[in-house]
Amino acid sequence: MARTQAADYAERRGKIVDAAAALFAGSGFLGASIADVARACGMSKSLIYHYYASKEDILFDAMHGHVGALLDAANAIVSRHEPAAEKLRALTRAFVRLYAGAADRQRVLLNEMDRLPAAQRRAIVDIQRRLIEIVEDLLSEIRPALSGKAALRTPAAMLYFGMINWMHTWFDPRGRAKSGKIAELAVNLFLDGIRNGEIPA
Amino acid sequence: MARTQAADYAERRGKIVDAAAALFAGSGFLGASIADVARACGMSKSLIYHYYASKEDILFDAMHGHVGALLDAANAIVSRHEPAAEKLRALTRAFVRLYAGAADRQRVLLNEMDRLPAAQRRAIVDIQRRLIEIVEDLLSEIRPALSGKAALRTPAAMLYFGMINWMHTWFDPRGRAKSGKIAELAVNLFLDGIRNGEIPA
DNA sequence: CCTACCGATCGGTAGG
DNA sequence: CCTACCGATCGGTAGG
Repeated sequence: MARTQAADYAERRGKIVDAAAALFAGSGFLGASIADVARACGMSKSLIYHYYASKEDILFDAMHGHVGALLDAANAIVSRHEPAAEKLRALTRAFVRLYAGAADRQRVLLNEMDRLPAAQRRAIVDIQRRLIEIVEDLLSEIRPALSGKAALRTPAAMLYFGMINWMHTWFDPRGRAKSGKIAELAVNLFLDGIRNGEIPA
Repeated sequence: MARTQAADYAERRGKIVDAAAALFAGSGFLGASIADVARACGMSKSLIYHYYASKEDILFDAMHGHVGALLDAANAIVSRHEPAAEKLRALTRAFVRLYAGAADRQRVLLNEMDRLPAAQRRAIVDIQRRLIEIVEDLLSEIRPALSGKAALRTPAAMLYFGMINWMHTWFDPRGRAKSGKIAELAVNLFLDGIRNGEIPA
C-alpha cells in the first residue's frame, strides 16, 4: 500500500531540513548553497523549492524545531516537584543531551540567527527568552538575593548558558572526559557559585 | 612635510582591517564583500588588494591583532606576585575590557575561525591554546584537586571562557548592570565554584 | 484544472 | 590607483 501524500510531504521536508542543518553547520548559511542541499538530498533544486519557499525558511525550520524541543524539555522539568537545584541539574543534563543529539542545529542556532528575516528571528528569540526566564527563576529560587538585584538576574542566567551552550563547539568526543561528566562539573561549579558567591553591590 | 610611504602603508592597512572587522562582525565574512570594505574606506576595490593579498588575509590580521593583545595582557598579569585567585580576577577584568574595546574583532574571532586557511587558523588556535593553558594553570593552583583530574583541567578552563567570551554578544550597554559588574559576578561565581564545587569522579 | 516534479536557465553579483 | 572586466556561482523561477 502506497504512503499517503501527506506522509511523504512531511518526510521529505524532514530530509531537507536535516541535510540543510548539517551543511549550514559545516559551511555556514551563506557558505552552503541550495544546490548543495539538493545534492545531499538527491533531489533537484526545484524540488527543494517545492517544499520550502526560500532558503531562510529552511533555516527557520531547523532552528524552530530545535528550540521547541529545548523548551518542551525545560517545561517538563520545571513542572516537577523537586528542589530548584535538582531542577537545574536535570535541565543541564537535558540541554547537553539535546545539544549532542542535534549538534548541527545547535551550532546553526548559535551562529546563524542574523540570517533570519526579522519576523522569524523574533519567533526564535521569543522561545529563547522563555528558556532564559526558566533559568532566571530557578537561580532566584536557589539564591534569593539574586531577586533583590534584579539587574543581575538575566546576566546570571546568561553566564549559565555561556558555560553550556558552546560546550559542543570545543568538546572533543575522543577526549577522556565524557560530555555528561563535563555537564556535571559545569552545574556543580555554577550551583556552588550561585549559592555562595558574592553578588556585587 | 609629507608622511613617509611606510607610515602611510601601516595607517591604511589599519583603516582597512578596522572597517573589515566592523563589516565582518555585522554581516559575516561571506556576507560582507570586498566592495563593501572598499566603500567603507573610501577606496577602490583594487586598492584594497594593493594592501592585502586576499580577503582571508584581512580576516587573519583582524583576528591575530586581537588574540595577540589578549595574550600580552594575560602574560603581564600572570607574571605578577599575587595569589592565583587575584590573577584570575585581574585576567577577567582585562579580557572583558579588551572584548569591549574590540567588540567587532571579538565577534569575528568567535564566529569566523572556519573561514581562515588551515595555516592561518593554526596560528590563531596556537595563541588561543596558550590563553587556555594560562587559565588552566590558575585554576589548578586555586583548586589543586583539578590537577589530579587531568581530564577535567581543559573543560574547566573552557567553561570559564564560555561564561565571559560571549558576554558581549548578549550584553546590553543600556541595561542596568555595567559590564564590569557582570564580569565581577562571573568571576565570583566561578571562583566560589572552583574552590568548593564537587569535582565528578 | 490540480499536484508533483523535471532540465535548463534567468538576472545579478561574488572575489579577484 | 582606476575602469573594465573575467570565470564561477548565487538564490530563485521559467515553460512544459
